[in-house]
Amino acid sequence: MQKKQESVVTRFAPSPTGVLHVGSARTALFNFLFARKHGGKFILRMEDTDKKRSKREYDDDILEGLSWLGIAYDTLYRQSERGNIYKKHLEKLVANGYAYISKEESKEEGKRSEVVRFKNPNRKVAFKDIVRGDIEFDTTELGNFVIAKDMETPLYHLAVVVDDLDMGVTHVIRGEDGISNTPRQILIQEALGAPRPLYAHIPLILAPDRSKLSKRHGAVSVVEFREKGYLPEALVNFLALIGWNPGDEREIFTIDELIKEFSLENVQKGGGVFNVGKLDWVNKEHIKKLSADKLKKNIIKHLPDNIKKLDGYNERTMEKIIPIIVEHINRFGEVEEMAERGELGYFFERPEYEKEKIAWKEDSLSDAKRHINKIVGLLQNIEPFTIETVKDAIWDYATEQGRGSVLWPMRYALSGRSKSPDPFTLSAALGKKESIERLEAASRALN
RNA sequence: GGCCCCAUCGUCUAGCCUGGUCAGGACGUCAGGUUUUCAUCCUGGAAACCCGGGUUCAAAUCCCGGUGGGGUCACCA
Repeated sequence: MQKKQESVVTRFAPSPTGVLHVGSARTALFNFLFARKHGGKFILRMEDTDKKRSKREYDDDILEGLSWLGIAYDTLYRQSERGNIYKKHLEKLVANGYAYISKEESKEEGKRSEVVRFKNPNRKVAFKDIVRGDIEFDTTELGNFVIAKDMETPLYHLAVVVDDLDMGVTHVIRGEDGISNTPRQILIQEALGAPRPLYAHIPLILAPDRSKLSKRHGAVSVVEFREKGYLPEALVNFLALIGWNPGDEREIFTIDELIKEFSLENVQKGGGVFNVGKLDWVNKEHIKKLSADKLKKNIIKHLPDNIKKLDGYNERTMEKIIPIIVEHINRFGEVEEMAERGELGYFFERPEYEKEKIAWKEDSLSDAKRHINKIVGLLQNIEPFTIETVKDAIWDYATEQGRGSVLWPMRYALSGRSKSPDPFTLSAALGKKESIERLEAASRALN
């Protein structure tokens, strides 16, 4: 057992000015994983000090996205509700000469004519980043930066430092884009006499062209991935693998396994491209682990209404075609696409035939009819009626007559499609009665 | 542009710290095989150390420079 350490406190601090982006979700995930791994606390802090841009709907979207992903926080704060504490610290900074009220023209329209600026000591600030090592900035170029619009209205840097201090945050794990904010925040910390948290700046998630991932590259919000039929555990798994690896060759993890394996030491420095193809694969691996019941629920959720309204639609057949569907999809949204391509409807309604297509290659229609009639006879007494028993009943005859000559007409008669699952799987899904009726119908069509 | 960060197959990455394994895995891709078709599955292949110096018997690994990419420069967060 490792020795007991100081309790860890991490936080995810999004501003509710947009929907939950996958990049932000990954930052949240790393904070969550690290806190859980060390038995610490994970805080969610809505940075909504910008009253104009913050929206309740985005606040909701973020909460919903995190919840769906299984990233649970211990405490939720909203900066908009913490005005007093910022004011207290602001007054202290001004009283101690670390900040001053500056009379100047407002950049906004309106009356206000003062702003609170931090008195920059103009020196070098160095800090050790857990993933990047030593980093040094000269703060001179920052000038006397603004930390509050007025004594009642704190700005980002002040609010962050005050909150991290007040909430006892020990590790600041954030995107690489936050790295240049660090020196300013360290300056404020020192003026406040606050302890410096440990920093870990994680690499950014990039679009395929290596630019910043944004809407124009397709889906970027967590909720969109839910709608496309990705599994939350798969998205989490995939996101964890961008910029982090377990140190060995495993790639598929549950969130609990990630908690067990996670380490900031195995975090990458370079940015990583969001590769949808790999996400699809990860998702499929997680689909394979699902129980029959969950598989069914997810498929039905994405099954178009026009399929559900078919006269022949029933749950029993639905359950039988689950393995067929699973074999063809990477995410559940593809169930809709399968239906659109006509790959599902024929399970629930009699297919239409193109007579000429019933016969295999050079075979004549009468050959096809003969085989179909023979198959009907072979199916009559099968009990139980499963993929294996149907195959056993047909296989010898098919081998003797030429598999294509027998199996193609059988499959086509059952599905009415030149591409479909094999005839044994089809028969078992359709059931004996329906299978025989379809074969007989095809036989009649050949008259 | 200033400052900061980064750099291994097309992509995600192992290896780098503690120089010396045909630079390993996965996704994708290509070729075979299984198969009546699609899908699945199996086997195999192609595919990378950004460039240039230096240190060293030996450099993907250490050092310097270059190039390239990214981030950041608000009374946004």
